[in-house]
Amino acid sequence: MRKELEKVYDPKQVEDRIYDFWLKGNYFHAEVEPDKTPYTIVIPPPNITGQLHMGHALDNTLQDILIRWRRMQGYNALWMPGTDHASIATEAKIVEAMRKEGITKEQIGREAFLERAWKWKEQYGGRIIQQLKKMGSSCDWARERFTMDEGCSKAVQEVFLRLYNKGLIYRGNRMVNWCPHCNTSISDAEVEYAPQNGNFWHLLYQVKETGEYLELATTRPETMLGDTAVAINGEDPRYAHLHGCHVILPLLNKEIPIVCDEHADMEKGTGVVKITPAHDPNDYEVGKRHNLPGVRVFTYDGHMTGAADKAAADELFASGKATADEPEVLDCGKYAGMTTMEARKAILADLEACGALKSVEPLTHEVGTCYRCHTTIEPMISKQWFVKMAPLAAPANAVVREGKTKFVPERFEKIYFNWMENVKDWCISRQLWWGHRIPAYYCADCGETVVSKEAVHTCPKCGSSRMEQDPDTLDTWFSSALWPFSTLGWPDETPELKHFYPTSTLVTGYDIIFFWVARMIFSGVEHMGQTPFDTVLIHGLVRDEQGRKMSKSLGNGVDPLEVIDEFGADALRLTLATGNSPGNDMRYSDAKVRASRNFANKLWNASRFILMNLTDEEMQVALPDTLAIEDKWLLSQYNTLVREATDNLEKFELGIAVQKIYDFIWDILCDWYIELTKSRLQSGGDTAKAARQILVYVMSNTLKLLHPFMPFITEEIWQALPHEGESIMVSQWPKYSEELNFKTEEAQFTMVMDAIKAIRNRRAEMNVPPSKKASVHIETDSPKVFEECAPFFTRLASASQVEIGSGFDMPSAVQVITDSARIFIPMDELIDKEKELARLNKEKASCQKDIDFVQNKLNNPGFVAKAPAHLVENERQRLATAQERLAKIEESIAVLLK
RNA sequence: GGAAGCUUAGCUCAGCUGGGAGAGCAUCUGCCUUACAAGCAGAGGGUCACAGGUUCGAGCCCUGUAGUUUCCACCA
Repeated sequence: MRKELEKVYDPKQVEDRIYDFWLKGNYFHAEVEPDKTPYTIVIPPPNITGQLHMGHALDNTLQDILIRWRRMQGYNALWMPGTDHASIATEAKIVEAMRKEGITKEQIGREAFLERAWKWKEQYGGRIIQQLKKMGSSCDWARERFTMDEGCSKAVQEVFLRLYNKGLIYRGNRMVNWCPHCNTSISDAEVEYAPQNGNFWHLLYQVKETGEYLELATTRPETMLGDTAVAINGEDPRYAHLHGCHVILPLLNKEIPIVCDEHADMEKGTGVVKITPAHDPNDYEVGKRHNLPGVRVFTYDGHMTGAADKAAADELFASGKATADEPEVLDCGKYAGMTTMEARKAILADLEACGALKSVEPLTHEVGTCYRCHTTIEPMISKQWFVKMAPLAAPANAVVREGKTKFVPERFEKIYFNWMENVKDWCISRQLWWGHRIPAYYCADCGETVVSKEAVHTCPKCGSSRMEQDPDTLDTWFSSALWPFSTLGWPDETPELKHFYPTSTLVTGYDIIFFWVARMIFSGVEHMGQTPFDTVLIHGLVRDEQGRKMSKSLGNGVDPLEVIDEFGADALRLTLATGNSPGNDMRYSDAKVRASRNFANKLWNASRFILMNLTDEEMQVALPDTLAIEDKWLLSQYNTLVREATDNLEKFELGIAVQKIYDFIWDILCDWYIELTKSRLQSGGDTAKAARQILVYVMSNTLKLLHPFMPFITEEIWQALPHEGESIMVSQWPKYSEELNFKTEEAQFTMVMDAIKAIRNRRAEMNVPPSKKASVHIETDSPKVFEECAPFFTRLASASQVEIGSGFDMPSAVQVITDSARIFIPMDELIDKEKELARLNKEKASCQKDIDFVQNKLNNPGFVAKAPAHLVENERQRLATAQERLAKIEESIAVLLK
C-alpha cells in the first residue's frame, strides 16, 4: 500500500495475500511457553460433512476476536482447531452416495465401507477448514486434530475402559430411541420433537372375567400386538371390581392381566391404558414395576416382526445367553414384514371388523423425530451401551455452581442445571460403522464380555478363541466430549496438556449446550479432575432478514463465502460482531454488511489521506514533543477508548467494544481530527510534522484495537504506515496511559467544537451553502482557547475571518449561542428579523425548561441528601451553565429588539 | 405442565453496578469542501409493550398483565 492507492478498498486484492503472509510468519502457532500465561480456545469442531454457514461464521468470528486480542496482549494464546467425524451425518452421506450407485453397506462389508469413508473424509473433510481460513481464523493449524485421529481414538478407548472399570459404563436391554431410517439408536438429546397430525383411536378390550368392554385410546394402534397388560389406577372406583382380572387382546385372542399402576391417570380419557413394554418408554417402566414380559413386534428397520425374527430370538433364549431383560419377539403373522404404517392400516381394519375399534378422534401431538433425518422415532427395547449419568452429573454441576466455569450470559446456567439434574443414562452405542468401534469383545462360546484397548483373541474365562468385537460404534458426542483434553495429548501427560488445560473460553451456540458443553464439563471433571474451561460464551443463532431460522429446506441460508466474495471477510466479521450481544439471536441482512463494507472503505481512505501527507519516510511511531489543544483532545479520547474497549472485551461485550472503536474512527478521527489537521498539514513546518506524527500514532494504535475484528484491512494499512515489528497481529495491544489523560484540554476543545457545530447548524437551517463565507465574531469567557482555535472556524465553519472579542454591536448579525460563547455572523441580506426573534424565543423557552428541571432536582431535599456528591455537583454546574446561557439569549434578544 | 428470552426511532438492534434515551439503515435539506458520493454538513422521528410497586430518582430493580420467540417435560 502506497500513495497511488485505489479510492475504493478491494478486499479481494488483500485478504488471501495477507492470510498467506500470516501463515508464512507462523504467527498462529503457539508453543508451550511456561513463563507466559496461557489463553486457550478449543474450536467447536465442525463436521467433516459440513459447509461453512452463518452459524460457523459467527462462532469463529467471536473466537478469532478473542484469540487475536489475547495474543496481542501477550498471552500464550492457542486456538486449537479440528474437525468432527460426525458419525451419523457422514455415514448417511456415504450410504446415500452408494445408493445412487446401487450398492448397500452390507454388500461391500465393513472394511470396504470404512475405506470408502476415509477416502471421502480425505476428499471433503478439509473443505470446511479452507473455508474457515477465508474468514481469517487464526487457528494453530499445525495442531489441527480430527476426532478419529490416532490420539483422539486413544483417548476414547481410555475413557471407555476407565468408565467401564468404574462401573459407569454398562450394557443392557433398555428402552432407547430408535431411528428406523438411520437404523440406529440415538440418545435422548438427539430426539427433536415436532407437532404431527394423528389420531386417537379408541379401542375396546373385553374383560375375560366379567365380559364387559374396557375402552382405551392409543395413537399407535400397531403396537397393540405387543401389549402385555392394561393398566388402571388402583384408586379408580370405576374399575375397583376389575382388580386381578384379565382382558382378551383382540386379534391375537391373548389373555393379558389388568394391573393397577399410578401411570394410569384417572383424569385422562377413560382411565384405562394399554401397556406395551417393548415399544413405549412409560409402558416400559410399568412393565418393570409389574414384572410384565416385553414383546417386541417391530424390526429395527421399521417393519413388523415375522417368523424369522421370532426364530432368532428363540435361538438366543435356547442358547442360555439371553439376559433377563431380553424381550420376546412375536411372529406377527399376516402383518409380518409390513412397515409399521402399513400394519397400522391393516390392524385398524381388522379391529374395526371385529368391533374392537370404537371411534377415531383427530389429534395433533408432539412426536419425537431423529435430529438428523427427521424420521419418526420408534421407542424400542434394544441391547445398548450406556453411561451412568448421575455420578458424573453431580460433580459437573458443582463446578458450575462454584463458579469454576461461568456461563456468559449467566442465565444459561439454569438451562445447564435443569438438564444435568434430570439427565437419564446416556445411550452411547450406535449401529453404525463410521466412528470409534466399541472396545468390547464377546466370547461366542461362554458369552463373556471383555473391554480392552487392545484386540482380544482369547477368552479369559473359557479360553475360547472365538472372540468377537462389538460391531457398534460410539456416539459422535462421546469423542467430542473429550475434545478439550484429547486434542492436547491426553491420556499422555504432554507439556501442552499441562500448560493449556483447563482452557479459557469456549464459544458456542445455545443449541449445543446439552450435546456438547455439558458432556465436556462432566468429562473434564471426571478424567482431568478439572473443569475444561473458565467461561462458556454462548451466542445465538444467525437468522435471515425476516427473523426465520436459516435452513436448507427453506432455502433461506446465506452463504458466508458469497458474502466474503462480494464484501470481504472483514465486512462480514464486523457485521457479525456489531450489535450482537451474548446469547441473543441476530438477523443477517445485506444492508448491515454493506454498512460494514463502507466502514472498511472509510478506514482505507483515512489511511490513504495520512499516507499522502507522509513525507518523513523514516518516521517512528511516537508522539511529538509539543501538543496542540486538538492533539490533546484526540489523544485523551483515544486513551479513553483503549481503556473502555479493553474493559468491554474483558467482559465479553465484544459488540460494545467494536461499536466504540467504530465510532472513534469515524466520528472522532475522521470527521473531526483529520479535518482539523488539514490546514496544519498544508502550512508545513513543525506543526505539520507534529500532526503527521499524531495521525500515525493514533491511526496505528487504533488499527491494533480494531485488528481482532477486522484483521485483514488493519494488517494491510498497518504495514503501509510506519511501524515496528513484523505484523500487527503480533504487535502489542495498546495500554491506557495516565500521560495521555488531558481532561482539561478535552473540555476546552469541546467548547470550540460546540461553537463550530452551532454555526454549521445555524447556516444549514438558513440554507447557506458552505461556499458563502462570512466573518465570525466570538464573545466568550475563554478567549484564549478560542484564540488558539480560531483557524478551525475558517475551514470547518465557513468563516472568512475570525474575531475574538466583546461588546460587538451587530444588531443585524446572525447570532449563535452555545454554553460558552455568543457568536455574531453578519449576513444582513439573509436575515429575517421576525424569524430570528421567534427562534431566539424558542431557544429561551427551551433553556428555561432546562433550568426549571435542574432547579427542581436541586430543590428536592431527598436528592441533595441522598444522591452521590459528584452528581449533585454536576447538577449545580449544569444549572450555572444553563443560567449563563439564558443570559446570553436574553442579551441577543435585546440586541435584536434595538 | 415447567422455564427462559424478547417487546426501545419507520426498519434492524445496542444501552455496563438505577443519575434526564443511542447507532446503522431508511426519510428530508444543503453540499462534487483536492482521503472517501461506499462521502461531508445538518434535520425530523421514541409516554423505552401495559399496570402497579421500591427509590430522592426507573428503559434498567420487584410484582402482575398482554403479545411474541425458544427450550425442557408430557401427551395411554
